[in-house]
Amino acid sequence: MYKEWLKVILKSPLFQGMEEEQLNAMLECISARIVKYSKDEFIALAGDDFKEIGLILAGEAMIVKEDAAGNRVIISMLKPGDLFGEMAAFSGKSKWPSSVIAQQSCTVIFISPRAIVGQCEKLCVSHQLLITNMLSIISQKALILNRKVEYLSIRSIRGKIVYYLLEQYKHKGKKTFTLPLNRNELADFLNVPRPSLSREMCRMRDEGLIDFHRSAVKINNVEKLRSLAEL
Amino acid sequence: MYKEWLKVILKSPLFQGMEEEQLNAMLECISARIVKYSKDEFIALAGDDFKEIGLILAGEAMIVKEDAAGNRVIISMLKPGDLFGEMAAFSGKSKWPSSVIAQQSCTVIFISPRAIVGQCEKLCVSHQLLITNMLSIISQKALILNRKVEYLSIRSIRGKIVYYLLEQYKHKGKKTFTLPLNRNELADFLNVPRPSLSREMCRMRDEGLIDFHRSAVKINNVEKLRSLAEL
DNA sequence: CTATGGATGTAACGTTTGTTACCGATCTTA
DNA sequence: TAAGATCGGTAACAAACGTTACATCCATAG
Repeated sequence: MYKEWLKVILKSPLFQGMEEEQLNAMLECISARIVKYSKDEFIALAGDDFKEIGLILAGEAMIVKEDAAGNRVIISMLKPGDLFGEMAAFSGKSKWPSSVIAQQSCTVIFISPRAIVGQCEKLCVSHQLLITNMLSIISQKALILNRKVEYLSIRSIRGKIVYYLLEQYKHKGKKTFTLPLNRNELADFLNVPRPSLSREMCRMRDEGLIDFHRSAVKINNVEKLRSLAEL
Repeated sequence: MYKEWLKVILKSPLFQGMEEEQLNAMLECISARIVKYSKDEFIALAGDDFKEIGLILAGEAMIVKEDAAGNRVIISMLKPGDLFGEMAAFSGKSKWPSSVIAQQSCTVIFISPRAIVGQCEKLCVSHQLLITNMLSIISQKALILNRKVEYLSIRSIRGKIVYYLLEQYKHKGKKTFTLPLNRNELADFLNVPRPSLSREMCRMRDEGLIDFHRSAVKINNVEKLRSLAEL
């Protein structure tokens, strides 16, 4: 039953590093459910009882949130190997916080959180791996969110740009470097309109703080930039 | 060595639910380090090698980040029972992402991440508890950050207010309720200046969307509010 | 009851930002 | 190389916002 999916499952971040045979044994041991969904079907419905973590085996799905205002907002897209529900699983939530909807016909395997933290005499090594993987996945999500919060908390556009450029400078170690994002992506990341971003960057260029051409940037005065970031 | 601290440790979210004796055995087994610091001493220095998770036993400390701009920003305060370094521990970071500084003389116990995920034949039950606690702590942090990102991503003040009020409405189930935050706190939470928040709330009152007096709020028209949140 | 201090509302002003529309530069593909 | 697509810069205007300073409300102690 699980055989045909083992390869996909092993590529997912949660099961990465496991032996094929152990995985198979484990799935049988916890009798993981494999379910097929057709396009537009609800894989999980926000508010329903939460029981198992899901892993996409085939097809595409999207995590959709009904926000406080009643709008349907796409949180993210899921591809084969992607997990969903892992945060709800361990934070003590008993209901799905968001809905998951199949975009195409979709195959999903459901795994009980207890299968990850639970006891299973024969599989101690695998368990340890699973637990480490799970902790790593959630920690990384938290760190990404943390970085996002840092950027979103800066109120001025200039402040965001300065912060971003200094981060890049710190990372690359040179005053001249290439931005990994184009203007549109950078504007999205900083959560500002692209023309406003362009305008502010040009002002900074006019003031002699930086030079740039497209994605190539040069910081003229690191100290001055730093003093701006204090605002 | 650990005896005098067991009570404190057991109250921390990580060790909550453990038996005193098991905890003691475990601490001895992993030979957890207890270290004392005097005021203003660095407990951890950003950039240094990361090895162990810390838990404050006595005193107060602060997590401080040297941001990209070189400023020292207080991320949060730590009291007895509080953990630090738990996100770095499992996300694969090998360096401290922030510094931790003692605010008063401080006692700290350091615990290796391997003590939590690692094997220890005699302590399987405790391990399972520790792991569940750890997953729960990190998941909850991630969820809190997630909520923060949702709010920070809303660009207009009105949008934030609407979102917040609808969330409260959904939570309380009544159109009339009391806000759990005062204006200052709400303004901080929404990351806007307090007068701007007040102004916008008053405009909404003038437009008949809501009524309020201090922390007592009444939503006059849920549908209209929802339609505003779509912007 | 009245004085005090903290919390909240209000007003005015200048600045920053969002919006839209358009232009030119650069890249891509036939 | 020409056509079209994509990307980035620019401008002008209105709207939203930050800032400051002050008035008003309310709780509480004296």
